[in-house]
Amino acid sequence: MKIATFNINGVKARLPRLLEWLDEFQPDVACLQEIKSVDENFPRLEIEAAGWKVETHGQKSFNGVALISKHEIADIRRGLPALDGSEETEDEQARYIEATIKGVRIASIYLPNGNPQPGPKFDYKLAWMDRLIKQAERLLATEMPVVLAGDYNVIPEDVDCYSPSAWVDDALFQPESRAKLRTLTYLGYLDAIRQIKPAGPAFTFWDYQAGAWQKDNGIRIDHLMLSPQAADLLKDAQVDRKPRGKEKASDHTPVWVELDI
DNA sequence: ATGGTAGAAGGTCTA
Repeated sequence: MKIATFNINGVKARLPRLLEWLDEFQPDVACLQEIKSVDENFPRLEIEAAGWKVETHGQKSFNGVALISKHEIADIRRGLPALDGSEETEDEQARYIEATIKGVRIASIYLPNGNPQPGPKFDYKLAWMDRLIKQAERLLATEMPVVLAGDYNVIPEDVDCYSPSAWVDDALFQPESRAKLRTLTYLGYLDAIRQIKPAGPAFTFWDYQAGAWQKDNGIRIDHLMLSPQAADLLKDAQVDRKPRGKEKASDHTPVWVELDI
């Protein structure tokens, strides 16, 4: 079973690239971020016509996540619960969708960027991470295989960016952001790419500006975090750099895991 | 230090 995460940076602008990648890679599940579309305007019919099932959680202009699968998508949650597990503080920003596909609980996550920091956007990022951590704990208690996939907007280690000194003031690189990501690890979640490739760069994002792709000035911010039950099934995990090199590419490229299911 | 690019909009905002 192949599960991929792909920040597509606008589903309408990226539709030809998305359909092409789905057809070539044939994921069992694709977790999309930054669809930048309300649900009604998502190109659902075009994707369904290619044989896929689609579930979206969108908003106008910004953010937005989706799940695409060849299999049934069941028990869908849209949005993270509040810290206490209640639905009281429903997020006005569409950044989380979670569902069960072939017995695996899978979330597509678009974690807040948090820039500029310090400031209210950074505070929102950290508070959002606290809510994600609580939900990750709840999911562990189900003892299902869980895959938390998405654009975390966190650079885990210095090796995960081309130039640490260029990122020291950025929200993606702050010790607080990194510490909260490590909390998922302490809970028992496994960073799939680092399990398969313990050392060296594995960039997933290259800015459109300043020839970042051509110079390989990338960062690793798209992650698949596996619960112990999912980690036990891990066969492979890779960054697929090919889509980033195409015309009209997203600034992110897909990352995937293969589970023995 | 600044500005460089892209997407959704059809304003700027976000990244």
